[in-house]
Amino acid sequence: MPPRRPTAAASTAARSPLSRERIAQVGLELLEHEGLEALSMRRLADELGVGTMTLYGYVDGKEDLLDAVIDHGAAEFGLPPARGSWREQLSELAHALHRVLVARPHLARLRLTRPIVTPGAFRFTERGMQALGEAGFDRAEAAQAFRCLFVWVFGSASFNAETRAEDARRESRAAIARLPPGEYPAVTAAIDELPATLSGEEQFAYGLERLLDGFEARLAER
Amino acid sequence: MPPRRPTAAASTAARSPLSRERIAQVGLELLEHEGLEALSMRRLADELGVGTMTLYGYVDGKEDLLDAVIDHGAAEFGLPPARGSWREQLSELAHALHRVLVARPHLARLRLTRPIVTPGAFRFTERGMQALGEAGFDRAEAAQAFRCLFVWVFGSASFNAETRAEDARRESRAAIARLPPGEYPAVTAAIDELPATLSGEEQFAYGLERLLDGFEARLAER
DNA sequence: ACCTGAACACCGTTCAAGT
DNA sequence: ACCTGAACACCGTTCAAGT
Repeated sequence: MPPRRPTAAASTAARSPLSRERIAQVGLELLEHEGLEALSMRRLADELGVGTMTLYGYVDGKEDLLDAVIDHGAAEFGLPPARGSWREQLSELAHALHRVLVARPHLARLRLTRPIVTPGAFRFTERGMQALGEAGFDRAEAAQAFRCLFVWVFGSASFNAETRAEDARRESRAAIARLPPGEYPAVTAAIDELPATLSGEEQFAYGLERLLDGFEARLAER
Repeated sequence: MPPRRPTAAASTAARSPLSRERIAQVGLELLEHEGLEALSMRRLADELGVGTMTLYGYVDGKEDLLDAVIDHGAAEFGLPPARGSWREQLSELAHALHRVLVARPHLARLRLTRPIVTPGAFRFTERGMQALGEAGFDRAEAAQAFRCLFVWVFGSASFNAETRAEDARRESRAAIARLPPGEYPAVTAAIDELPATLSGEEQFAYGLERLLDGFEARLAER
């Protein structure tokens, strides 16, 4: 069998020596260009121009490879500058994280089951906890509120996937049209409005504002 | 090769004739008992005591099998009785859905990439849209608000997985302990509080209340 | 030390055949 | 009509060897 010609994914650093770093880099490119199914040990080794087993010298197995790819991808997340009120800071933080996840949908999906615990990931937590402290929350409630923002950002990026937004809207609309209107009056009436909420920056921003409103209401009642 | 003895997953209906229904049923049991990796065409066929290719007479392939399993699982979701204020109704609806997802973590994970569009799934939407209409939202905003609840419920069930809560807490705590305290003062100070928010009914309820507070604030400003 | 092919136990699916 | 084994193109990983 002739060796597979390296594709675009590997070309950026095709001649560098092998290292965990480079494996993670090319793995990330493969993930983003061709999806999670393409990111196999065998395929990645081909892409790097080495034998499959060579990877095991740098990476502990498939699970460890995925961790390395995630850490590598997360390192590129840029923290926005801290300015404005606590509310403006949290909003900007959430939007920044959401933007990068929308741009890297496969990474967001991979992130689902494996928490990122690199120092870099905690820069977002640090910034968020500081803003929530400024707002007046004690440590326990600031942690709860931060987790709410985290779940909202990652949940939106995962469930409202931009990549298949059109398909999702079409399927949803068709399913609503098939419902017996007598049993589903409110859903049937909202056949235009419900599919519209399945993705998009506007839907993300709406929920974020409601959460932040909720935080303010909570502070006011103390 | 001797035929694999059917395990507990298939025993409930081991002698029924083959049907899409029964394939979905045994597939669901396999999924919940042994996880997503165990739910393969070959393994499921073994479990049912038939040849692998036999499944293709009832199911269009792996993707269609997963859809069938999800629909089968979703059909069991019980809608709570509608009573109380719009806020109480939405709260009860969200809690009911969250409870069933927490009890079926693998189903929740599968649900991530494939929307459920069966009539049964829309019973929750119908109930939610009615409550939000009562509250005073127009159709467009009711749809947005409902989607917020949906993402919150599924996001919590996916990211705050109860099944590996202890591991997640331990890993998170260890990672925080490794951070340079000077650079991460707010995170380091919350080394007890942050891991505590990684799962649990209380964290789910906290965010739900903040969202509902946010809906009320939004209605008040109109 | 660093790399690797062969082999094993798995996948999903096509195809051509069995009853 | 309903079912199926063999074959193909893939997986991750162990093992025993190459340089």
